[in-house]
Amino acid sequence: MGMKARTRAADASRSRIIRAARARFASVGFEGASTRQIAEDVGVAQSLLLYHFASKESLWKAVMDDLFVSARARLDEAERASRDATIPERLMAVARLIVQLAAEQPDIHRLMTIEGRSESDRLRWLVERHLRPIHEKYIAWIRRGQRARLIRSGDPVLLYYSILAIAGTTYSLAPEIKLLTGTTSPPAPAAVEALIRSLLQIETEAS
Amino acid sequence: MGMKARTRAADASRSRIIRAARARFASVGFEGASTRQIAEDVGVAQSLLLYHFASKESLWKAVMDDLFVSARARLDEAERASRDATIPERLMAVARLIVQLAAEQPDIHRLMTIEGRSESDRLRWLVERHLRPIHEKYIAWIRRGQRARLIRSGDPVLLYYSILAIAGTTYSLAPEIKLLTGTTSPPAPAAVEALIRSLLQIETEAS
DNA sequence: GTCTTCCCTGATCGAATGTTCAGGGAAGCA
DNA sequence: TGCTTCCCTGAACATTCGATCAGGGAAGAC
Repeated sequence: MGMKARTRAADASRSRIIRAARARFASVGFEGASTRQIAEDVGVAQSLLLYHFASKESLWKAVMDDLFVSARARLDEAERASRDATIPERLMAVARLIVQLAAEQPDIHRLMTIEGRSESDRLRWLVERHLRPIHEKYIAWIRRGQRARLIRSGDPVLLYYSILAIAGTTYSLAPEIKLLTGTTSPPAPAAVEALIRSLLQIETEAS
Repeated sequence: MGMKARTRAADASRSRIIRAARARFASVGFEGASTRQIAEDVGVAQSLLLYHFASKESLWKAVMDDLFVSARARLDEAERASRDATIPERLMAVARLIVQLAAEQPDIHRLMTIEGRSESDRLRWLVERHLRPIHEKYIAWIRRGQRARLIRSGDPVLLYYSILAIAGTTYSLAPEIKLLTGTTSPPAPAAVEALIRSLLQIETEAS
């Protein structure tokens, strides 16, 4: 238990730093976030960030790894749970989870849309390490659904990114929508899911 | 002509600075952009930015004003041109223009989604000065279309932001999509428009 | 011609940036 | 008990940040 007590304390620090860093990166971007702000949020010395992570960029990568490890686990689970359903319904199961993730942690979509807009080394890293394995799979699903004429036709990539856009924007722009409408509570995931169903022109099952 | 020659030179500098600033703000955000980078892009001294604009924040506001003045003019034009059409078709005319604007200047959507994610003074300024007049109008249009049962039911705000999300994300995440798929040319605006039509469940007119 | 106006530059300010480094200090092993 | 390991801190580094200020220098007014 002894050694574990030490490493456990270090791990706790690491994850608290990652959580604070995720929030900062998500709101002001990589360049705009400062390691001193993040350290202050956590309540530790700034030099501790560079003790646990070699550099600001390493910290950013750790944030992304942390994010996608849990996201992919839940995606895999959603896939397994819908193993016996039709392709469009499996896709909707995944879409439902994406909406749910976006609602729980709007930071995810914020981080992605911040990085995806300029062709940086960080974006290249992100695409190769995390995005490609996920995205290509579901784009293939859309293609299969289209061949079976169970999903609307059109560029599968466009359809896929539209799902991400609807799911994410709704929650990541919550501050803007709140200022605009005064609404404090964001839309229910079920409402967003229904929109995606319309978008893909997937018939609602009579169950 | 004399005095005009001077002011015209100054105006040219101003707009070149605004254009460069828009690109920087759009790619790395307000905090991440530096006035020195922007000045270097334009090829002028950094102090010139603060001569024309009182501060970095003033420059940002000038960028936003410049963006929305032209956008609103084109929106008004699209409204006038579709004056005699049904509400769903008028909405689609506006949506078509939004897609077109997003395709021509993906910076617009990038700037908006960068600012809309945290409740800052800049966001408050943006909402009151530019967003509210535009958005409230079209959200009211959606509501009218729903009452007439010509547009799918559901939270009008959610529907409106979904339109913006599909229109904008497609083009603002072009770098990411390019890295992922290798595709260099983004989707045609007509394809995006068709998606929005599916989303709103607006019947295609037989013409 | 002189004088004024105004677009623009270079130097400089204090503050903040990411990173490096030496050392403290408690926990675990001998 | 000593000794090592390792989480963590504070001070310092050069660089870059937004902002200020004095002045140059051409164009227009007179």
